[in-house]
Amino acid sequence: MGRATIHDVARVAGVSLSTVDRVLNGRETVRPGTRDRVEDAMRALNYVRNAAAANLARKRDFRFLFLLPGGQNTFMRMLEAEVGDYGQQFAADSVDIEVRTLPPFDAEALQSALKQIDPGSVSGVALVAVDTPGVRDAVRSLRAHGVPVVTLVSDLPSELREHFVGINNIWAGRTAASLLGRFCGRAAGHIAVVAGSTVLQDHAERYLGFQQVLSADFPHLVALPALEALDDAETAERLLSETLAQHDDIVGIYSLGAGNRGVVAAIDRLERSPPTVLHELTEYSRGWLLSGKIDAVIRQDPAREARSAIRTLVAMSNGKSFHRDENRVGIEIFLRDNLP
Amino acid sequence: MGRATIHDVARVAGVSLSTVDRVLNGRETVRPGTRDRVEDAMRALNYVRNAAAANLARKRDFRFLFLLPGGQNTFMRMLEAEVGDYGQQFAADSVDIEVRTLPPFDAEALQSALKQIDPGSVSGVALVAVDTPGVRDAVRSLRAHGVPVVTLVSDLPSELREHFVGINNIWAGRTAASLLGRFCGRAAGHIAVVAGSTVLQDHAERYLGFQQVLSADFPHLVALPALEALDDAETAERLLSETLAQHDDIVGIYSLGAGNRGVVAAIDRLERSPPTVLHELTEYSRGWLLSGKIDAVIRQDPAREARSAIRTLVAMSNGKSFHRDENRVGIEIFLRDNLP
DNA sequence: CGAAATATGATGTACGTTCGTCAAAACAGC
DNA sequence: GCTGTTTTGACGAACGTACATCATATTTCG
Repeated sequence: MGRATIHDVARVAGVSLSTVDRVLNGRETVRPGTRDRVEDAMRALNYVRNAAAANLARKRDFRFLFLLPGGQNTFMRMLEAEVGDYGQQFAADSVDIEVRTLPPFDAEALQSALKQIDPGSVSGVALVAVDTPGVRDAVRSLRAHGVPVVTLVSDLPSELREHFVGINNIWAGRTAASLLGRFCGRAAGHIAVVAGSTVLQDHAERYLGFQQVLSADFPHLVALPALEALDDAETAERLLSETLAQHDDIVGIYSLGAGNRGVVAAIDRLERSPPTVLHELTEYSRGWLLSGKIDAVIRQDPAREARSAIRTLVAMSNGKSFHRDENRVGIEIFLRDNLP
Repeated sequence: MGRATIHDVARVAGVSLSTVDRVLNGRETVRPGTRDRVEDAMRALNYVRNAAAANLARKRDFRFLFLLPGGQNTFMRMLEAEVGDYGQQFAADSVDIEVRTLPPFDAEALQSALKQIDPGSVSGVALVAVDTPGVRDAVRSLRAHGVPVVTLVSDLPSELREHFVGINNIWAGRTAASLLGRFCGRAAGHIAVVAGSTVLQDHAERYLGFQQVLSADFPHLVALPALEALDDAETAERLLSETLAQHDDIVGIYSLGAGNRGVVAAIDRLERSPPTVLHELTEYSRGWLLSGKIDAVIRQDPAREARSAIRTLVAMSNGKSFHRDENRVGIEIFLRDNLP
């Protein structure tokens, strides 16, 4: 009582194996009448192609290249680890994944890495995009050579890439504001915002979403201009400390980038720390949640993103559709009590 | 440049294909020296067994049985749908899933359904457990016959089942309290709690966790005794309305069970509605979040639970290890802004 | 009607693994 | 060194699909 095979389909449709194969893979012209008979048989038998056998016979070999920012950014390191991990698992499906790390925030490096890619030897590329004309151009050229490109975490204009794997950062910013706004209560004042760099689309979008909600729903709270800490802890600490010193009415802190060790260091020097929301769940932020130094963490799950990116690339290389829902990455909220 | 195959391993190890096979599948006795040579070769070549080919050759056919409570419970219906959905996807891997719904909370029905299972024709069972001696016994007997058993949503003592797929409800309750406590601000008063039935283990646990956090971190907030609404909307509306009329200092509402349409109906009649937290994301709760009638939803993702249960069963049937992390189900928090 | 064009069938090999059978080799004990 | 046991090798058939080649059947059109 196993599943139906193409043999069964052929038998039921009253045609040969070859014809079923032709219909199934759109190989040569098949007369409409014959095609219908085959398709009817497939429906009647509830035929599903055995993907395992198909890939085995195809002897497909995929090589995907992941371009990730290097440096200390914990999230990116987790993402790198997850991609490697998942690569192992997908190895069974003859998928080979190479991860290359590049200097962070370095558009030139990204651009030249993209240009060095030989379109013939790579079946797909995933990158954390830095949106500059040079990078756009390199991506365009890759795609022109038939290499699918997926953006990870930080996006490019949608016409440039096949797919984006990551969260909607405007909504992430909105979520942060909804949380922080409620956590702050009725007290009026300023919110200090620490960002990485405005060159990154995702950081700009988070700030935008944050302000949207703040001005609409919590007009007594005003976000200060984002501090550009370049994902560096020391810079973040310095800038935030300065700001905290300058303003005596800061009632909340939102850090939308990395370098959070600096943010917490600055908070630690305060007598009473205001409600604080950060991004990304690391061993540090987990500890800060548990110790009550911060109140909430917003994250995108690196494991999901890795999986989603690889699956998307595989699906695209197979010319198949893929479940959007399953591959969607959500905006997760963590408090002390729902840590994974 | 493809991946190494058993042929490569055999060549490098200087043994025959058969011997590699014997080592790989622990078939017959292989002398330790030979086994080592083979294992060294596998390591050297970074050999990974082609699971697709293996399953193809094995002609494995898995049949998993899911026993879920029937009835109106939206969450269970979503879970049922997801299991079916995922079953389709796994069909490619020759996994066949049958879902059987039983009268909800009916230990007798569950027990007899379990006893009717023919261990020979089923490779694994997942069930939403009702913990009674009869059910325990039926589960024990199934496992004794070599059928892996996974509990779903509601657990059994851990020595009885192979694995539990679901959330920790104490922590779910704690999460609710952490959110609601912060949302309520400094105002002192009571929190109204609506439950399904205190006889249900998971509801009791949520209430427990809720109170833990409330008394520890928000002592100015006091949870009223849980209203037993029996997951019925009308009952919930009546009980909650009564309570709201009796107490003029209710500053927050926590509904930890089903029947939330009634809860919201009661809130709707108030002039100013207090912060409200519910469980499970449905089309309704989603609407209430967007319209601002409620403030947060806590959920366990039915899609993840379905996937996780199936994956766990597949992995166990293959005698393979599985990624605990990947299969873990988290306690998710949704606000208006991070809805999926 | 017959030739050319088109559609279909028949057949075989391959993918990487499993599993069975049988023969050959290596080893043990005496 | 012979026998008996254990270990290994050689081979082949399957699993369900892909793909190529060649032969034959069917249609189309002048």
